[in-house]
Amino acid sequence: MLLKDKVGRAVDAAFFDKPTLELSKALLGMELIHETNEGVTSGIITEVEAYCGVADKGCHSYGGRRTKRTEVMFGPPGYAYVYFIYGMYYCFNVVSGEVGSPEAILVRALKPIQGIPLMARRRGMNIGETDSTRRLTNLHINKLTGGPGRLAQAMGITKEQYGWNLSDSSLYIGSGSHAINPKRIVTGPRINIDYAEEAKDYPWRFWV
DNA sequence: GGGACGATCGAT
DNA sequence: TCGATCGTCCCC
Repeated sequence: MLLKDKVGRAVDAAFFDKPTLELSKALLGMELIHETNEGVTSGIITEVEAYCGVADKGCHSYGGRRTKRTEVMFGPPGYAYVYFIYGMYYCFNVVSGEVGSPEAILVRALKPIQGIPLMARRRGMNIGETDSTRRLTNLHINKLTGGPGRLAQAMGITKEQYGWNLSDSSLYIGSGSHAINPKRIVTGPRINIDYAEEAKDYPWRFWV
């Protein structure tokens, strides 16, 4: 008998109440889950980038820029900031920072866990090569959910999910962590923010 | 109303 | 390395 309609249990809202660089590392190893009419997909977060608000020249809210797009970043942490980029892709972020501190964490890669055939279908990949009966190669994983645009597509995340509560909606962070050893976390500069001047070299990309 | 550009991806 | 493709934002 089902005790709840959720596939997994979501983290408590308090989970997101951490400094952004700390939350970035805490997200590694957590499961991102999306329950939709098409089915459930999920994956373990393996790569993120921190965007640290009004003083960060790489951040959409740099200088306090507050628009309809960035509005959710100004609210409480633990909500989805989804934006459209390059005319064809969506990027998914976890809002971080307390109210009035518009920070966010871009999720750049996942290790697929649930709903792999659905992910493959959304990505326009041949279902045969990602049959769950067969072991996923690193190449499959990369094509499915390696990169922010790819993982958003595989997870069925679009602007529709903008502003959703990641501890209380059908898009959420699972509480069952695949606990990453902190020693396995690597850091480096963020990708594709050459315009960000001195901030482009900050080591605010974290991956396993 | 117009134009420049982008936290990407995939093909070459 | 380059083209696709269009919402967002800033400027006029």
